[in-house]
Amino acid sequence: MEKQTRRRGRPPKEGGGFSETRELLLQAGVEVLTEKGFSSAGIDEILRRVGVPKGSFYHFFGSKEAFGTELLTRYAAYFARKLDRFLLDTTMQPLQRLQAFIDGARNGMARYEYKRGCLVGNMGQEMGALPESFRGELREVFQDWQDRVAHCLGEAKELGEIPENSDCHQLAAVFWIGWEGAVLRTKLEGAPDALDLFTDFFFAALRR
Amino acid sequence: MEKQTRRRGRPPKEGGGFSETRELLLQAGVEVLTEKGFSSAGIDEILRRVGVPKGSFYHFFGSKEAFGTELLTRYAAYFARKLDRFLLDTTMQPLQRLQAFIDGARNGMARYEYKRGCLVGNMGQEMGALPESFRGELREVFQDWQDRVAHCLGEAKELGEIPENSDCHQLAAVFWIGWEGAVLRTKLEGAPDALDLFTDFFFAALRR
DNA sequence: TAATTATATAGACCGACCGTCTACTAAATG
DNA sequence: CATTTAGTAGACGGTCGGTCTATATAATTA
Repeated sequence: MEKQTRRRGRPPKEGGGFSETRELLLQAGVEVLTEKGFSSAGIDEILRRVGVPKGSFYHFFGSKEAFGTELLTRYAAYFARKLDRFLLDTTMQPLQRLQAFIDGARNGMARYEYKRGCLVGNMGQEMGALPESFRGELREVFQDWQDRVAHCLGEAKELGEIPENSDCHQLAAVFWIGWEGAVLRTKLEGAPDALDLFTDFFFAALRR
Repeated sequence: MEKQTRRRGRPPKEGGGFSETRELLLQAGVEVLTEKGFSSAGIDEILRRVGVPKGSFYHFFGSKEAFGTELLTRYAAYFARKLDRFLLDTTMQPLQRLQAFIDGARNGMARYEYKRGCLVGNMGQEMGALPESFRGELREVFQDWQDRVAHCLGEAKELGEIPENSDCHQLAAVFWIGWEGAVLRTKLEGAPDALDLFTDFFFAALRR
């Protein structure tokens, strides 16, 4: 697909410290890992996809584990930005914002025929086979995403969209618990029914 | 741990068609697979656990895939029986029965320090790396478990425990979607908070 | 501008492990 | 006692993650 006419030797210093190859590896990495998880994904497959030799991989990343860590960090940050883009959009009502984020994510899954899931969910389920170092980061990512949703639910409460006595942090936790379950089922079914079922249930329960 | 003084050659015909070794392999298999999933689990690890050589494994099972299929079938049946034991126990109210099943499953996870998850959930998330043959069976298992819960919710409706207009099948679907998400998080956290959070939310929403 | 250093590609190689397969052993069968 | 059946033992080839050396070219510096 890509050119394999990669030039050898030190590259010219175009722009800031930014490597084309490194970027391609990370991009292919997230594709493969969201589909198959960390353990099942092979470095070689990623390399073949972008036509890069092994030497380059281990030039840029110290190990598969380090590669995974960076992938996870970027993925988490990418979704944090995406969450903010929706959840802080004051042109909509708070619950509308959350629904808009969900719709976006749903479309994202559809775009890849429901083959790709959530990197964080995948790695979470894999913890039994993963370096223990991932556990802390995975938990932090969920906590971060959860806080952003909780904040949005807080605004919903202020505006009377949800009951006064709602515990926004608990609700946000439940959202992500169910969301990951729904992504799992969606991947299995190859259709977004689980996503819709869960979100409808969640919103109905939210509004009491 | 186990004796490795396995006798070679054809074994004496004790009891009915039932092999000790085969049973040990299946038992160890479910342990390893609920922890690490199918792809990450190695035959060798399972063999070492029970002190059985590779030849025996491939005597009893045609392939790793066939082994996985049998494991899945047994696991599904085991939980179907467990569900029935609780959900058909007419000495309790329907929703109480479901709660009792949940408590039992929660204790089951605690018994192994929340390291072992659900075989069906694990394999579902792994589909991207699994033989396509598993997909159908996994979906059927969820459907089966879902039907049993739906039936119980139907009785809850008849007895007025949940609103008249509840869609029991949808609710049962949501239950399993969220349940698998909660198991995932519980494994990650090493604590049952997610399990409790989700089930509390689910029951509260059920009762409207 | 010649020598040196920094950056990156290329891929052979090694040890570990996976799943398959053949050889072997011993009881059952007739 | 010859053959079949049931199960054990482990060698084998392939793949994977990770390392290592060789090579190429830009940047830097003397």
